[in-house]
Amino acid sequence: MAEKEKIDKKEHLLNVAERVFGEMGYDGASTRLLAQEAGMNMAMLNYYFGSKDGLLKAVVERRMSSTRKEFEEIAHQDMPCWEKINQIVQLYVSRVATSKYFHKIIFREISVIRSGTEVTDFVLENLYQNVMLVHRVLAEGIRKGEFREVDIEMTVAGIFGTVNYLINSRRLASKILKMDLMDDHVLQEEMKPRLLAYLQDSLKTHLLIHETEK
Amino acid sequence: MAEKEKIDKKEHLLNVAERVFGEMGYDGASTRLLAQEAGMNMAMLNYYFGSKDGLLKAVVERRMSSTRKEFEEIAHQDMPCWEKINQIVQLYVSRVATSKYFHKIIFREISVIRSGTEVTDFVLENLYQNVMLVHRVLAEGIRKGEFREVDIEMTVAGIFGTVNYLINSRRLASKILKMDLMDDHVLQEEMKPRLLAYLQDSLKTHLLIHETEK
DNA sequence: CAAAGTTAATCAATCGATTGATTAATTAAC
DNA sequence: GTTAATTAATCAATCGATTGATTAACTTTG
Repeated sequence: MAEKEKIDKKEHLLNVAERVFGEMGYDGASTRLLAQEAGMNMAMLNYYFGSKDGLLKAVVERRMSSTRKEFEEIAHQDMPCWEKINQIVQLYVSRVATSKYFHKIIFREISVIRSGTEVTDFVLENLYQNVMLVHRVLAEGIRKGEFREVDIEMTVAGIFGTVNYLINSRRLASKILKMDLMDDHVLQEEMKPRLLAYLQDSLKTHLLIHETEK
Repeated sequence: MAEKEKIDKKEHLLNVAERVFGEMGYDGASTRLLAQEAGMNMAMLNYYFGSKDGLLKAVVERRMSSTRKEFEEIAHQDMPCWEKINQIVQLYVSRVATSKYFHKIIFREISVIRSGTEVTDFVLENLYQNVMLVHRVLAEGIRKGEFREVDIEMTVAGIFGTVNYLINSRRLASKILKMDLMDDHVLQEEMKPRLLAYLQDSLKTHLLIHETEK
């Protein structure tokens, strides 16, 4: 029973921290607020994770590793490259939509210089592996004559950048789409399919060789 | 003479603050560090701008207004929509490449919740106007039959998101492009033309109606 | 022109508040 | 009864901001 509760409480803190870090940023989220939002004494934070940075590290690590494996599974299957890209994009959009705060955190982690932490390196290395995976699929598609000879790095940036922009600037997106707020339901039921459709359409027209060019 | 020196010093602090805010984030940049980097007493910060938030506000405002006008000039000219989009993208990439820190700041401002400031609203309103400008050009192009019937909002997100991603995650980009560092020279001479070429190619294939569809 | 008066610019020192982290004491669990 | 979990209290350090004093530069006055 104690074991169960301990895990639940740690897990709960991780969930709360993911949201608060995502909303306020690392420096903006104080340990007191984190503990308060989680409904526990702030000493528990250090008891569980050693430090504030350790908490962020735990928040980041528990998600990154699992996602990596899913990406690799798709990339190593035997199917047309277009199908691979399609599935990767689908998985990525799905992951981002269901854990928006997490993706805010990791994007901020690679765009802001925080001094004296190892979290950034971990994030950077993992993102790099993910990006290179897409990179290789694109290169393979071009080599096989399935894709046009596009700028691979820019195409990758186009995919990740578009998704990232929509998720990380929800307030701007809400304004544009004339919604007073964008809750999780709208994100899942409206934004996600539209984003997916756009990416597929955009990539299809950009990557695939048109009839006129044949 | 005194007037000249005063302006230069304020301007100098604005420049330094833009870099430091961009590198470390608002909460990550302390007033002491800001003053130290600018080589002046930290009381000067409050003397000039009232508060730390006032400094950020000044940093943001001096750039946003001017860019807005340039965007509008292009949009209101009499030319094909494709040419408008082309010029807007060109201007935007150029602006971002020459003031990378500033764009880090405003993107963070709309993605992080900072309590009790008015800077966010200012940024949000200005970005909204810029986005709607592109929005209207795209809508016009579709109405005139110049463009395919794409998802306008997503297309806009694709443009701004791609540029934003490349600039705000330079460390990841460096890793992908196998550069140990990405200095301003590389950014200007390599990244910028590649990004521009990609966006034009991507938008062309996505927006313009292909021969096969006619 | 020179002395007195006035303003803006700059500084070191310090304010109260908050930060992340730690302690020692207490409670709960098995 | 021993270990693990939890708490309130407290730590030094740093935060943004303000103070009163000092300097420099310009204006006014005689």
